[in-house]
Amino acid sequence: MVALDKMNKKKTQGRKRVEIKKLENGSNKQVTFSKRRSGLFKKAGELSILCGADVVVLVFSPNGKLFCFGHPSVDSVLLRYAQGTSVATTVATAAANTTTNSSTIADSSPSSSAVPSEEFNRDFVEAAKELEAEKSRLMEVAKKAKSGAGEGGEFWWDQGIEGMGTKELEQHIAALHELRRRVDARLQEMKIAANDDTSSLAVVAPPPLSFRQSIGFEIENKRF
Amino acid sequence: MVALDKMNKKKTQGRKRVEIKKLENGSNKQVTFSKRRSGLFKKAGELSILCGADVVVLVFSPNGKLFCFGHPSVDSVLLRYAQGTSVATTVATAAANTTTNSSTIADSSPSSSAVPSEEFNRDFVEAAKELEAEKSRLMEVAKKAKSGAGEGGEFWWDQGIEGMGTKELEQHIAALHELRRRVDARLQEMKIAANDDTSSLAVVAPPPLSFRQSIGFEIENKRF
DNA sequence: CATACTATTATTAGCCC
DNA sequence: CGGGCTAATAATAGTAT
Repeated sequence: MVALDKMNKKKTQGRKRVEIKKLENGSNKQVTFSKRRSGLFKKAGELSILCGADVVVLVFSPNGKLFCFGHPSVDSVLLRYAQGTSVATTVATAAANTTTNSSTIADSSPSSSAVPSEEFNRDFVEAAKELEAEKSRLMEVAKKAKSGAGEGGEFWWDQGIEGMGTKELEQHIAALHELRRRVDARLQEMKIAANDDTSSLAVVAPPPLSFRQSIGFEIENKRF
Repeated sequence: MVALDKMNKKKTQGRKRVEIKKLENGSNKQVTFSKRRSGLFKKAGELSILCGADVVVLVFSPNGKLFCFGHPSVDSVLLRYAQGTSVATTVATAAANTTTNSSTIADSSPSSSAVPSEEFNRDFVEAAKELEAEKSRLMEVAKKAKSGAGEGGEFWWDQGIEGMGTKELEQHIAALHELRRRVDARLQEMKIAANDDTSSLAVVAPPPLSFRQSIGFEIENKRF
């Protein structure tokens, strides 16, 4: 007991309970973000491996830096989400300064889709046909631009990959991803505007999508 | 010590260490999935609240059911991702039966975009204009279908929300999301086909996007 | 598929490199 | 930022409802 009495101080106080509320201290916040983000990714990876689940986690740091995790890959899961392959969906959104809550907003019947009326179906078919037509149009435009060859006249993404080194390949792939992302954004803008101006009233009144914000991006200092 | 001796059995053995490898047992896998998924969502929520980070987590259960978490919302973060608002990106993908690994694939220069050549810019402008035109076309189609009013003649999503109850509102919102998701899928198909048929060679040869797969979806037993 | 109950293991807050 | 360290808190495997 003597030795203990003399050297009674622990090296550290150890972990302390922390309330789940916005951290103000910049330094501490950064450290916490780093540790918890890596913890979150680890958990996501374990879940995907243990249960064979497809998982994607996207995190934007307070500084705007993006961190991604995906199994089998970020894009594949995002695509699956976009396709609405789900049987039913459960959504949870964190309420700031509040304990995380979850709420189920869909039923559980197989291939259920919360489509209210039948007429939606017919209308959608029309829209689909129009889009089909536009597909051809797009192809033509692309072909024309390609053949026209005004000055350089070839799409960079059409170039072969034979001569590329590993590093170049990586950049090429990254570029393809970037392109896809931007085209997606553009298409999304189209869709929003169309879906929007068509209906003169507030379809998205309650807490719908926060999609009203202007969508745009820039390439080489030019804005779209 | 007597009482303890007689009733020496603990209620449960408590937690046991578990290897991170694919679970085979269906029943146990299901329970583990449920518990860990909720744990993952809780962690995600804590991270977003503590650090003010934007987070989205999408999980497809082995049975194909989708679970989502998002702060401030799933769509807003996904949109931010689509816009490529990031300054730099870190990606991690889980390798089955392996410890989670992370690898950085992008540089750190602000607003960096791996766009290889200049010509891309001009070509993209053309495409953008065409898409702009299609936007108007879409609006017309929608308007025509709406005014035609063949039988019911109004888009369900145009209906007011005044008379709706809470539950109806929820379904309405879910339906809007569903619609958006399907239109997105359709637009994506357009984009892929165009980007695809234009180039006769394997642009996406190495490990590009797993986007080649046929994209389609069904509504009320009809396939698109 | 979600919860309740414990004995254990895993994560991590606070500090220092 | 990312890595240790340590003590204390949080998550969860196994089981049952």
